[in-house]
Amino acid sequence: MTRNPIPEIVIGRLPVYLRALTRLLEQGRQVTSSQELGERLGISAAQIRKDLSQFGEFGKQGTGYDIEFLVAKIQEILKVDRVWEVAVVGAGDVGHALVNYGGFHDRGFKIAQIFDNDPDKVGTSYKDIVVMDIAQMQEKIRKAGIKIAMLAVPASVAQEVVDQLVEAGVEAILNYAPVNLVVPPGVRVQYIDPSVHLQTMTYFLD
Amino acid sequence: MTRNPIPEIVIGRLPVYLRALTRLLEQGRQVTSSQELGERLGISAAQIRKDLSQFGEFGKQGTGYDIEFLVAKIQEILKVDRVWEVAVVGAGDVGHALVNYGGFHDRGFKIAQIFDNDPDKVGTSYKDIVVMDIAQMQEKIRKAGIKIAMLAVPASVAQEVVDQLVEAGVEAILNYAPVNLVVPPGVRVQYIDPSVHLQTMTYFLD
DNA sequence: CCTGATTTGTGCAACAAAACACAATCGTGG
DNA sequence: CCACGATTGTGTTTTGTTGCACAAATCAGG
Ligand SMILES: NC(=O)c1ccc[n+]([C@@H]2O[C@H](COP(=O)([O-])OP(=O)(O)OC[C@H]3O[C@@H](n4cnc5c(N)ncnc54)[C@H](O)[C@@H]3O)[C@@H](O)[C@H]2O)c1
Ligand SMILES: NC(=O)c1ccc[n+]([C@@H]2O[C@H](COP(=O)([O-])OP(=O)(O)OC[C@H]3O[C@@H](n4cnc5c(N)ncnc54)[C@H](O)[C@@H]3O)[C@@H](O)[C@H]2O)c1
Repeated sequence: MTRNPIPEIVIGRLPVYLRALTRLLEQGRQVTSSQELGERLGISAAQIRKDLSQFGEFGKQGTGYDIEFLVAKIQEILKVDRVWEVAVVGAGDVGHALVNYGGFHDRGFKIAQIFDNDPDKVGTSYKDIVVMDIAQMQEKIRKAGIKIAMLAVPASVAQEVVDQLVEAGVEAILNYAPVNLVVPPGVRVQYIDPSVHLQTMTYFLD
Repeated sequence: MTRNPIPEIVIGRLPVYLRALTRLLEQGRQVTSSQELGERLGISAAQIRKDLSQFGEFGKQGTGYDIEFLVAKIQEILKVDRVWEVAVVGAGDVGHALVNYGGFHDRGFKIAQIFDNDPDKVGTSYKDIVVMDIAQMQEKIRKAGIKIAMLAVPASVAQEVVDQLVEAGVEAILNYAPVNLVVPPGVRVQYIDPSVHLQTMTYFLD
């Protein structure tokens, strides 16, 4: 069975499954079913089964899924069965919160570098990582072979920083700045903008 | 033409259109077309037109859309033609970044209250907002009639805090904790989890 | 006032995703 | 070792979303 092009919407649900499964593991559970998982996530059991079946047969009829095994499989599919080094650009409030955040380690990521253009910030340490000058960014990222960046600079400079990141070989960008970015094909961008999320919900309020 | 149930996926794109249009306005532009907007956002022009047509006729054939007018219309549709008071729970790194963030004001939101359970934090000021004790949360939220909350507490206590928020009348929650929340019908939750976003992208890396 | 270049709004066709429903399989307990 | 309840994986149906293509409208220039 060769890998068909899997719909991106399916890929997007896998990390959510993974997060829920990890939580079940923490609660000491060993086995779960598509039904139980679906109830917790507000997703139909059939959908979960179909999503997983795109990648193989991971369950046992009559029993369900061995959680530890399924976690390992999804990690493998998502390529987070390794640790990716990540660069953070912008050592402001958001950059600080990200570097300080302990939740990346067991989910496949390690913040390896952080950059800023403010001379007052360059050289200071955030956790155990020293803030480096943006002028060195391309060289450092290229040298370390970093493919993933989180962008936490003001919106006004986001596009220019992105252009540099792409040139340095970055292929995945998580953008906190409230602007749409233009990137060449082959580079992926995801957006985190709390205002966008909130505005999606206000529509449904009275 | 009475309001039909508009697909949620359409609602979710409106804030993105709004953000791009606002940016065009800042750049001094007065008029745009579905084609231009689509190119900037990586969305087909037809889709943008169809999305907007769900709510009325906002454009002029041969000309395009008056940006200021369209912005006002979308703000109205999303109900962000007013300012919503928002409560933040958890005065840690994320809570701090949110309170400090200047980007909510012109997008329909104002952080009005912040709560924590750490006695060292209660009473201190973040920007011009005093951190209040979680014990007072329900009363304060109810009294202010707040309907929207941002949740920035550890995952382990997120569900219990959410239960309290819901009981206090909150109907929209933006959750930063990496857990799926269970809420009664009528309450909306959106999730921000950088690991989930990153894991969606690693699938496509080599 | 006519012509041509644009661009909207939308009916319809094509495509995609989700739900349904059930045979196949598994484990358990008698 | 058989029968039953549980649960998967999947072919089929249903539902939802996107793209296409064009009439209708608008504007500018001659
Ligand atoms: N704070 C939040 O909760 C929040 C929420 C949503 C979005 N955002 C967005 O995230 C981004 C960062 O927000 P923040 O609150 O951390 O802002 P901040 O001002 O605290 O930090 C921005 C940092 O970027 C640095 N910087 C500026 N120009 C740079 C450049 N050219 N190269 C490298 N570094 C540069 C600044 O020196 C500063 O340290 C902004 O785009 C903001 O709109 C923030
Ligand atoms: N920092 C990040 O970049 C980041 C990224 C993604 C997700 N998160 C998540 O966001 C949440 C907050 O992260 P953080 O970095 O700000 O953590 P943090 O530890 O800095 O802050 C958490 C705050 O919540 C408070 N708190 C704990 N229990 C509480 C309770 N029962 N009621 C009220 N307040 C309580 C703590 O006193 C603390 O001030 C966590 O769930 C974290 O996993 C953080």
